[in-house]
Amino acid sequence: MATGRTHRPATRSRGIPEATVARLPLYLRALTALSERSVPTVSSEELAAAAGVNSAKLRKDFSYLGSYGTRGVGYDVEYLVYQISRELGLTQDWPVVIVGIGNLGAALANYGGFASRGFRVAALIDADPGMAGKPVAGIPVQHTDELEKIIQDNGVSIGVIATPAGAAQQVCDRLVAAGVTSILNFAPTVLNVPEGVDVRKVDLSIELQILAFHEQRKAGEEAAAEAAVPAAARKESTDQGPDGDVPAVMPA
Amino acid sequence: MATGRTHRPATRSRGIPEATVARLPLYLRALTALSERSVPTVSSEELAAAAGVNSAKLRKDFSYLGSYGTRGVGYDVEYLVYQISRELGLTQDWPVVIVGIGNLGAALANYGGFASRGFRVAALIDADPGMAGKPVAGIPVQHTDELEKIIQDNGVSIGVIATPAGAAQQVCDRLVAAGVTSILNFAPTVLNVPEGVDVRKVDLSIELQILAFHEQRKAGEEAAAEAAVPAAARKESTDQGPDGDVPAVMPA
DNA sequence: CCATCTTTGTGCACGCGTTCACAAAGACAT
DNA sequence: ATGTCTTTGTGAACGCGTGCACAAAGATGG
Ligand SMILES: NC(=O)c1ccc[n+]([C@@H]2O[C@H](COP(=O)([O-])OP(=O)(O)OC[C@H]3O[C@@H](n4cnc5c(N)ncnc54)[C@H](O)[C@@H]3O)[C@@H](O)[C@H]2O)c1
Ligand SMILES: NC(=O)c1ccc[n+]([C@@H]2O[C@H](COP(=O)([O-])OP(=O)(O)OC[C@H]3O[C@@H](n4cnc5c(N)ncnc54)[C@H](O)[C@@H]3O)[C@@H](O)[C@H]2O)c1
Repeated sequence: MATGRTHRPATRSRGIPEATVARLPLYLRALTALSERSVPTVSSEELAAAAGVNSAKLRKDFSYLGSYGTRGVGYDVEYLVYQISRELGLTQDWPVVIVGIGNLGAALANYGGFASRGFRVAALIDADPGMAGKPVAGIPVQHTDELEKIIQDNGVSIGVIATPAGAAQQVCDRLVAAGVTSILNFAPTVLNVPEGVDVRKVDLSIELQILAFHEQRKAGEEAAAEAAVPAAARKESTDQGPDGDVPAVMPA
Repeated sequence: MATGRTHRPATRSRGIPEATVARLPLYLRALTALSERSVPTVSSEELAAAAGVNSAKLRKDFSYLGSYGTRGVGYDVEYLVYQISRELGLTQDWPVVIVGIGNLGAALANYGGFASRGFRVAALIDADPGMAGKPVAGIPVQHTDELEKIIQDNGVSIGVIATPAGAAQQVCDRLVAAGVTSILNFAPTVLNVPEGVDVRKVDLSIELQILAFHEQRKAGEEAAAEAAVPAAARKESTDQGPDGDVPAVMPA
């Protein structure tokens, strides 16, 4: 980024810590499930278990929203669903465009999870002229030429990028220029955006690599600790112990 | 060197901080691009810009791997690609199974990014008997009944879950019981796993909700700051200013 | 109205991650 | 060799997030 001295303390997140914001959808999901089972109230302990977090953390998270619980009883499920929904901005409708209707884009378009919570697929956009007009998930694909018009006509502020990596930055620039201020990026690229635009990325490849790291570590420790009972002999190759600091040959 | 000291804190992640591990794939991707352009060396500043991070952070990250740079020059691209690949465990082959070959599962199976880095789709598994044998992305889908056998025969330790949420925990349990110790979960559910099993989740819905939160905040601040030039009048309903603390009516 | 019991809300301490800033290392020219 | 210039590697400070532990709040029963 290297923009000049923004002299404020980072992002200024309306008082609610970013880590908390990231967990609110998790709580909301658990609460919605309880709501559907007509459970009237829930304790921090129970809800925390359902959401897979620490109960103290959950209580602290909720404390940022206000004092919505009742001591000795717990939290009113319906009320909390409403409060979190409102806090997350889910009480309003968010039109979303998906750009790049290939394998992934089509899967996203077909995904039912969108409509369930305030999000509505306003348009599907692709650069392939052959796709124009073809319906995917009941919505006709539109050509990239109309991107700007679509954004403006529908008041779209959230865009999803599912194009190949090479096209992502260009698509991103156009989205931002047209008025989009939040982007969910599935392409494996770093997107450069002006200040005020939020980008979140979903990167399958990175997730797998992180898993591989831990997997390798587990295998290494296992081999180092118990030099017996090798459940199923695999991973051979170099295999030079857990701390492979042998510097090989530094190519100067 | 860093082998001694058994009174280490908590989980002991092989010395490399988790946050660093999560960035290594990012660096690797940038380095691979440089490598393909035959760039011999790169400075921390350049590489950091390409990866979208702070240069000091990048140097510190690399310092956990060892002293692979040359002062006054930078880092040798090829060497660093190798070192990071090795650290992430990408020098070996990781067979992966995908369970749940619906919209998303099929897209994942077709994704080329798997094979590019050590990951290989060993099998596609689905519960629908009608899909058994049908090829997706050139690989015949196999029935869930064979899950255990597939895992064992191929020595699979990484599994991807792309089933509906309701089936995810059950599938997870079977994968774990069969020997899988790393899971990438696309279903919107919290997975319970025994210790030693890593789970990472990719949750589109959560990402969108986080974006919506910030989007709403931006709209709120904008409306509060400049009470003029309302780009496109939307968001009506209650619309009670940025800090909606009006407690409505607490349903007791 | 009082006692007891449950559960929230939060003060506090601690550890992790980020960033600054700079000494040291080495390349390169003279 | 010696000096200059570039860039690394890291000490140190700081801020954020987490989790413990407990006082206060309020429900519930007698
Ligand atoms: N498929 C997956 O499971 C998966 C997983 C992780 C990441 N990704 C990433 O998601 C992206 C899409 O993956 P995919 O498998 O759907 O690829 P794909 O090739 O099937 O689809 C890409 C689509 O984008 C369109 N497109 C290309 N340039 C465009 C442009 N400038 N504007 C608009 N549309 C454009 C193409 O016409 C095509 O329909 C890729 O970047 C991929 O790396 C995919
Ligand atoms: N499609 C998306 O873009 C998207 C995005 C985010 C999350 N998700 C999540 O990913 C999951 C899959 O989404 P989808 O759109 O592909 O759904 P889908 O209904 O198209 O596919 C689900 C597949 O799983 C199979 N299945 C069901 N139970 C199974 C079991 N016990 N064992 C093995 N296979 C089983 C079904 O036969 C089906 O083929 C869902 O949980 C969804 O919420 C999807």
